[in-house]
Amino acid sequence: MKPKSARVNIENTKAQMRKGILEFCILSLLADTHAYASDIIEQLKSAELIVVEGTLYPLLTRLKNAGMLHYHWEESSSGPPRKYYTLTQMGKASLLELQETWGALSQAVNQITQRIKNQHNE
Amino acid sequence: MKPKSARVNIENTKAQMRKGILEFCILSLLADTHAYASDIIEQLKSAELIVVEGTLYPLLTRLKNAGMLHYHWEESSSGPPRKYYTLTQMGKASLLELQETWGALSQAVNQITQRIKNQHNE
DNA sequence: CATTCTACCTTGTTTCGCCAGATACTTTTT
DNA sequence: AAAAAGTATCTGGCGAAACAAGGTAGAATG
Repeated sequence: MKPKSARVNIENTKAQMRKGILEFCILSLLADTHAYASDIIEQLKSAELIVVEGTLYPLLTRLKNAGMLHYHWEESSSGPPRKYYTLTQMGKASLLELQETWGALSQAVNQITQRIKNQHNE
Repeated sequence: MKPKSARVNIENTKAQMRKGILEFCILSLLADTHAYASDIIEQLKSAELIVVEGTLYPLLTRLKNAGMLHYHWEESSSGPPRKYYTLTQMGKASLLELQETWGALSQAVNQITQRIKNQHNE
C-alpha cells in the first residue's frame, strides 16, 4: 500500500539526465591524458558534475570490457597502486560519435526550449 | 553462455542520454499551449527527437500523477476524442527548475569537452 | 601492532525508454 | 448494415544506468 506514483522530483530527474552522458564525459576527460578513478571524480566535481565511486567503477569496467579503455597499474608514493586508464583506438572513435550525438541532442533540446520564447513573441 | 559484456553501442547510448531530458522537453512544449500525444510526438520529431508512443504515454501519465500536468478530453472532427494536456502550477514551477538543471548540465559537459582543446594548447 | 587512509570492487534497488503487443472508438469502404 | 481501415489510448516485460551501502586489501601512520 505504498505511494507508487508521484516519483517525479528534481533530484531524481537530475540523476536521470546524466544517464549516458557520464560515459561521454569520461571518454572526453581521457582523450589525451591518463587518470585513475579519484582523478576522474575530482575533475568531474570541479565541473559541478558529482559522481560517486559506486557509479564510476562499474562504468570504467564496462568501458574497458567494451574495448574503449585499457589500463595499467602504477605505483603511488602515498598509498596503494592505482589503475590508470587511457583511451583505445576504438575509444577514440566512439568519442567522436558521442560528440556528434551530444551535439544533436543539445541542439534539439535548445530548439524545443526556445520555441517557447518564439511563441511568446507572436 | 551469452556475451554479457561489450554492450556499449551508440544506439543504446542515445537512448540513455535522453533519460530525464524527455520530461524536460515535454514540459517545455506544454509551457504555453495544450497538446495531445500525437501533437507532442510530431513536434519532437520536427526537432529531430524521435519518440515512440510506448515511451510517451507512460511519461504523460507519470507527470499527471505527479501533479505536473492535467488533461481534458476534447472531441475530434476526424476520429476518437483526444486527451489534451496542459501544465499545472506545479508543472510550471518544475519547468523553471529543470531549465536551470539542463543549463547546468550542458554547461558542465561543455566545460569538460572544451578542456581537451585547452590541454592541447598548453 | 592497531588504526586510519587509500583505492578498488560488488550487490541490490529504482527509474526510464523502448518493444511489442492490446483495447476502444470513429470513419470509410464494401 | 457489416467489414475494413484509421486514430488514439494504454499495458507488460525487458535491458541499461545511477546510486546507496556495503565489503576487501594493502599502505601509511601512530
